[in-house]
Amino acid sequence: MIGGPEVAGLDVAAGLPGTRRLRFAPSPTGQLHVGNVRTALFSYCLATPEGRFILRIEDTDRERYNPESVSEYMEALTWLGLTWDEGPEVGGPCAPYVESERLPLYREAANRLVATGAAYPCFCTRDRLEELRAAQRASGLPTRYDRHCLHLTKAEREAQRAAGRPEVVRLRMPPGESSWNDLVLGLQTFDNAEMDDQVLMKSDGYPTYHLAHVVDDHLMGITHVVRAVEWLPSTPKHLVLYDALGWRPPGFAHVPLVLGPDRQKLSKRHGAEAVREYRQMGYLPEALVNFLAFLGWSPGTEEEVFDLSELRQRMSFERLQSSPAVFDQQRLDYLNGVWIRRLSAAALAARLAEFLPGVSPEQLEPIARMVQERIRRLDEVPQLVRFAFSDTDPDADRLRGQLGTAEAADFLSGVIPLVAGDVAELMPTLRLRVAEFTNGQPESARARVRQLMRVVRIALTDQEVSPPLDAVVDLLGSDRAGKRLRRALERLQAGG
RNA sequence: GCCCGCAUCGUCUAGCGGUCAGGACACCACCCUUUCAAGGUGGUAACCGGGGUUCGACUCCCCGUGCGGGUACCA
Repeated sequence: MIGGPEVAGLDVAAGLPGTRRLRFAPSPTGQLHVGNVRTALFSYCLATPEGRFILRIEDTDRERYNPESVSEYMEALTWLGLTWDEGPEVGGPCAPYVESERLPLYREAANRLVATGAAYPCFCTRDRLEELRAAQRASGLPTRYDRHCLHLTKAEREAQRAAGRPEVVRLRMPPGESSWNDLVLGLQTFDNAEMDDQVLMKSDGYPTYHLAHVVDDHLMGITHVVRAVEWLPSTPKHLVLYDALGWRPPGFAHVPLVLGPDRQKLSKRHGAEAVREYRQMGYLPEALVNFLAFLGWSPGTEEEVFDLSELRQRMSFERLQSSPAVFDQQRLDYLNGVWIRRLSAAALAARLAEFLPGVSPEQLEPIARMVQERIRRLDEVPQLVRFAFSDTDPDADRLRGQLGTAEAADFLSGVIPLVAGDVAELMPTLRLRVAEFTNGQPESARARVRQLMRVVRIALTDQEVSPPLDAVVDLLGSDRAGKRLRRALERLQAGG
């Protein structure tokens, strides 16, 4: 065990595996959002094949904590292929990887900070803080804590504690500037005077994000922090913490946000946002990964189809984009189609299983073959092959379409014997029959071919749109196909 | 209010002082075609505005504008 809390305490971080160590540290409050996934994906890829990708659960907000969401997150990440080298379930040298199980470490860090004067206890009530902010805002000042409790004497602190007043620990922002070279945005400089004295330990005994992630990133030997730009303004606080604790900060890469079509931060208002929903809509993890990777990254070449291992091979901080990206579902759809067509029929069949419950495995593969070229999402399939699993009985009007009833019946009667034969012969012979019915009408031949074929299609599937007819007959079997054609013929004859 | 970030076709992006500003999605047309797709060919479409710097700016600097983020005992 290296760096584990029981064994090592706060100052050991060396000797951990991996040339680079990056982490994804979600807060388990709901479902895994595609914006977060993009961040996780970048971290995973930027860890490179030689590095380590670590999953850490940031469950320090007990109000919003949702226990189910931890397994939800893990399931989603696994589905996407973003497997973690260290973290919950797999363990690792820095275990535990769940922050609520690491409380003594944060307490120790907080005590150390208070002891050196880098942080101080604060007993201000929420009401007082709110009034303070309202007043500051009213007079056009930045809203910051007024350090009311900074200079409390030891006796005054003890008096507050004796009175049972809730206590937090605040970081004392030192004067000066904080700057760092952001791996995405370049040189960043903030005036510390603009920063609030951030609460580090909450009155419920849990650390805030700020303390917990600095302590954990250090202890876990994180080399590069990849997070969304919304964290940019709090980076100076983190830098101050690293300095006060005598630790070397990691590199920071602030990645731009993922926006909805209206350029607002992507949310449920824009439709789906959870990975699970995309899965249910029939998106392949390969496509989602490929699509998300290009929201803020590009290889600099004209290649655009990448799998996860290629992305991990190719991604670099230098090529990360600094402007926000709009989530364009049409492009996702396109890429999903590309990935569907890249699958083998057997592989596609396996993916289809969850969309076609009750369909036997033997039937899945022919279905996969017939839909592969024509779908962009897996959830289109049930509709496309509905004809094979439910009875059809179109009436005469629907059957004949633009054709005369007698004509349609005549054509159909000649088709019936064809489906009893070899399916491979079906289309050539069908074309010959079509030719007999289009002689002498070269001008309208195209339209007539269309009409004639349509009669067969409707008879067989009762759908205007279906897979190719030979595939349809193949899936139906010649018995069922023949029955449907004969039934259709009866309808036409009765209707005429 | 205060602080900060960002800015190339509708969208994702290439570009890193001199390009006919390239590719992809979407869209349109045509071809292929039994429907729908897939595929092929072609087309429409962009450097937010104003100042500088420079022989020369999409590229560098400043201002404005727009969009976004932060401003919690949430992350």
